[in-house]
Amino acid sequence: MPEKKKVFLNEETFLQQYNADDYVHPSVAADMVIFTVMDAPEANYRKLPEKQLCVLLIRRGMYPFLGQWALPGGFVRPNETVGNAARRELREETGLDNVYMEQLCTFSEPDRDPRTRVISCAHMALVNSANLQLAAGDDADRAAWFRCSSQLLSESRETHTMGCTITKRSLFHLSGENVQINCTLEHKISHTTHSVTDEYTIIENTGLAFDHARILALALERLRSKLEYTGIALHLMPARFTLTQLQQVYEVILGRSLLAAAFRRKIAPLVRGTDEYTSDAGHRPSQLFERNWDNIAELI
Amino acid sequence: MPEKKKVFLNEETFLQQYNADDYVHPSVAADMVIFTVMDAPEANYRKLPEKQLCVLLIRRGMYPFLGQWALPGGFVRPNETVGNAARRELREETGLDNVYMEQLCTFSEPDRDPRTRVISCAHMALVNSANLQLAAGDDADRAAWFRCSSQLLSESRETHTMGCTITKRSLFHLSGENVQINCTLEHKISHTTHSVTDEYTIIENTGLAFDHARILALALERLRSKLEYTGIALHLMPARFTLTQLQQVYEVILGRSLLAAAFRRKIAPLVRGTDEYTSDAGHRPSQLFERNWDNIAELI
DNA sequence: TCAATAGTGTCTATGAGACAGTATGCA
DNA sequence: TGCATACTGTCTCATAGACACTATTGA
Repeated sequence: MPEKKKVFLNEETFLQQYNADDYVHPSVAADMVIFTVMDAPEANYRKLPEKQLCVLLIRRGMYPFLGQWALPGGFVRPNETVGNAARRELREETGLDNVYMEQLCTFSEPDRDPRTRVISCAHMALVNSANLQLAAGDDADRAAWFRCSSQLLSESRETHTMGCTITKRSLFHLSGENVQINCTLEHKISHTTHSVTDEYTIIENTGLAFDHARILALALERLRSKLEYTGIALHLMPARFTLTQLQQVYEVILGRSLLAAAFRRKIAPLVRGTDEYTSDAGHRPSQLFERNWDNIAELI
Repeated sequence: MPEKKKVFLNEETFLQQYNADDYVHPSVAADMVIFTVMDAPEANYRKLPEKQLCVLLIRRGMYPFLGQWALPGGFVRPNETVGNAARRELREETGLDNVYMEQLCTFSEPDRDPRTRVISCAHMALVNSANLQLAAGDDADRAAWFRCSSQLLSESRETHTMGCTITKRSLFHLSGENVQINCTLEHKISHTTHSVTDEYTIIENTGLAFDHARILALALERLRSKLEYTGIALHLMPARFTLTQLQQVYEVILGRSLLAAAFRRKIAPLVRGTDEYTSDAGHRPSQLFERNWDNIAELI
């Protein structure tokens, strides 16, 4: 097999003379979708507190998108991976380390940031609300948990010659202390004989900076689909919990109610009963369970 | 909510004065794992040709890793997304456009490229071998299809206090015209009460450049898992195919044989029968099917 | 006592795995 | 004729959905 260009240098010399600036370099950032599930305050002493899925947002103190809300994120430093950068952001905002985190997707539309070209690698983290306290850092007064819900607005399907296009429109509602944010996204999946496209478009957006509505939509979709076939939800639970609490977490994320009997059967291998029970609840006490990591690890 | 730093400029002025070079910029590349399934030449006129899963590799003509084999890839240009860059590479190497492609993962270990810092966003593409012909471009004489197979060498599980670690070791074998490449990878999933790690380590590598063995391992894993719950395999098929051919594609990717009856039931909604049949086969003719995109799109 | 939740038993529908059995073209 | 593949019928088993039913606390 012939070489096209003759190589004159040895490897050491080549690497010394290599000039990275021959190429254009975008900025690279890591963004974090940090989810937790919190209890809503409940009036009736007998009723269980309602669960709410929450996402951490930071109010922007600079242009662009000044005053709008954004996902926590920042630029990747020379000696860290994008994952390290994401974990650093998480630690800075929540004081938490060692939580479940996974890479979602890399967003690279050339104009996604009006300042300059920024390629962002989005991550999702799940934290347990029990030991949650926003860090007293620089950004602390700008960070807030937003209650997060979504709703399918419409779904249409169009069959054309040798292909099919499915369009789904969803409304994402984020509710903070004094702020309400609504984003409508359109998700279009188009199949033809020789190509597949899968694109999200932001139709309406009342206050989420950059393309963060899209990132959030993707994170929520990933979280939902992983609920079904992994034990990912257990990362949102405290060390000990009741099966009803766990079921509530599933329900609030999936946006639909589940049947207790089937739910218990399904998650049985992922938990281990303890000899502790709840009390003072105004109704029958409930057994407390803990995670059974042995079987959760199986399902990553 | 108070602003920490007072903002002196308006947005327009801010954007004009913004200097992207305040931050360190890594290079960003897109790498492609291009899979296809080809027929092995078969001696016996009666037997069906065996299917082989193949991946496209490029022989490196430059340092580093001179002479070794690498995934097709290249740097992302100023006005394209990482997906655009990946598609451009695909077109340059195979002449193909409009094929199934998805983003896999972004690799960003600071030392993954000895030249300089390169963050790479890995993609996977599936092409149908029917209209395959390597492009006569610059790199054409260095591009080759490698038969790809993998084998689980060992799997161990260690339960420790409040956690569990699963370690899997797999051997990847790549077989080209005159080259054999073996890579042994270790995949370690570790769960503890407050963290999950999921890391691949290259244990042995006889000829794949950079961390491309890891990327390939991830791509193969993704392809396998998507076979189970999507119609992704249909992108590897020509316009018309028999159900046995489709089953062979599943079998060669999953690395195990399937029962025909169950397989046909499972994929029935994804295909549509035609009135064409194979002939001259030395055995009973087989009905030809085509894709039913309506139901495939459902399962993205 | 009763509101509210905790927890179980079981019927049914569905889908995958297993395997036997029938169908068919061509050297 | 028989090899090799094509294709179907049906039994079994595992699992999810549905729902009825019993159990238990504390104001």
